[in-house]
Amino acid sequence: MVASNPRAPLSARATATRQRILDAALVEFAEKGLAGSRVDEIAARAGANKRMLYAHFGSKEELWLVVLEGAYAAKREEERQLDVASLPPAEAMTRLVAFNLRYTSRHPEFVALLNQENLHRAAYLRRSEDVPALYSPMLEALKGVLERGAREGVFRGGVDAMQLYISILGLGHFYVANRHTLSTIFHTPLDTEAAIAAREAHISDVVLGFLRP
Amino acid sequence: MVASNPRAPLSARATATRQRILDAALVEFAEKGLAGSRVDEIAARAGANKRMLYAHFGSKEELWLVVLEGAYAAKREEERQLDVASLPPAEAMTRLVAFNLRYTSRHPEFVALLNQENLHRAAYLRRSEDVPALYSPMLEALKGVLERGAREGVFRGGVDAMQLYISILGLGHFYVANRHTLSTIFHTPLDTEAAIAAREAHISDVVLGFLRP
DNA sequence: CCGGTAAGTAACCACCCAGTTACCTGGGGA
DNA sequence: TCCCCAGGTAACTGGGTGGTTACTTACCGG
Repeated sequence: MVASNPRAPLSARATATRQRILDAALVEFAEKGLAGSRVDEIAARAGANKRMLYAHFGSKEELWLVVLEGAYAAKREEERQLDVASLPPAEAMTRLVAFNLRYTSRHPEFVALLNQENLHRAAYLRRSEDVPALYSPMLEALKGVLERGAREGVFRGGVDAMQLYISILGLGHFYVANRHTLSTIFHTPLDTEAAIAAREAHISDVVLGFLRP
Repeated sequence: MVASNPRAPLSARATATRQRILDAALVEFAEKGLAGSRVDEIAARAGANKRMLYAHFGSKEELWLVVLEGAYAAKREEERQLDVASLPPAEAMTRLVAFNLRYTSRHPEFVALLNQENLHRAAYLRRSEDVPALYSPMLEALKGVLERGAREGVFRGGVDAMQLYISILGLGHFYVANRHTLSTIFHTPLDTEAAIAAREAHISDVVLGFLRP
């Protein structure tokens, strides 16, 4: 975590202005992407000014990286709350799947940020100093549930956890990321609660249906 | 289709320069997004010049829309080739699923374009005059296969075709769209042929496993 | 040979925008 | 009191950046 050590350079301190700039940048970046965002606009939204933005972050691109790392950290944090080890495997799996879709649809900014970063071929993320910290606790939880389910005979065995993890992410992420083009094509709103609940039910069906022994 | 009527305005004619500009724009837009792309760069890549670009397309944003429509059309065109009605349901389904992943991974520009357009909340697509043409023939094929499979007793019934269609798209699209961040996090290359084949096998497993009666 | 038109060249305009700088303010600690 | 420093204001710089225009070239059909 960022220390508030008064001897640390401003760029590493946790101050109110810094946080407001981060919040504003998250919104702006998610809406318009890195190239489409304007530094002046971010500063204005934050009720701050460019001078402080540059004092804290040094450049637009550094700010992007910090925002991106923060978005990952926020998701990891919520994932860590997910206590799934004590539930029966099928229920645990449903919870993992549902959590993922719900988090994703509650945080379309995260989706937008990820998409953008992939457009950049993860150039900024690769530069991050704590890439290992990006590794999700949810993948570990998933592995545990898969093993337990197979042992108890309620899931099929031999499932590749990483592939399934990517699938669970993708089933939710794609829906949220592409809701605008999809709903244009299908002439159906996709971000109502009813639509999201239907999607949740479907994704659960797919994953649990697949895992049947 | 675009006519080559010599009385039509330049902006609606199919000329060599126009096509080269479109090709160049596809590459540039996919690499850098709409805001990140430079009109001068597109013209240069096309071996053309800004003057002709503006004569044909009027603005950067109009060019974006034409490129996007073209990308959809190209995918629809290949989907139309997919003859799946004569195959047994399970095989037909495998083919639909595999086609989707393979097309997606052969055309990451399409993925990049879609992601960008969703960042813009489909603002350009909505303005398109032939949105209905975006509707995929693959969805119809999928419906047919689902019904046939259920009738023959090899698939479960009551499957929502649109949800499954979105899932099939998503299982491939997410993998391709996010391959850079995913491979950074997992320290594993994801765009080798072996990795793609593994993904294909997994997606097939998931979909067919889910569809078991 | 002539008129029409696709295509090219290069300069130009009016902003835009990341990043910098000089100077100011207000509060808290020694 | 005085210094330190987070934060603020506003102007400026320099390299873009979308879009336009005047002028030229080359080809093709009548």
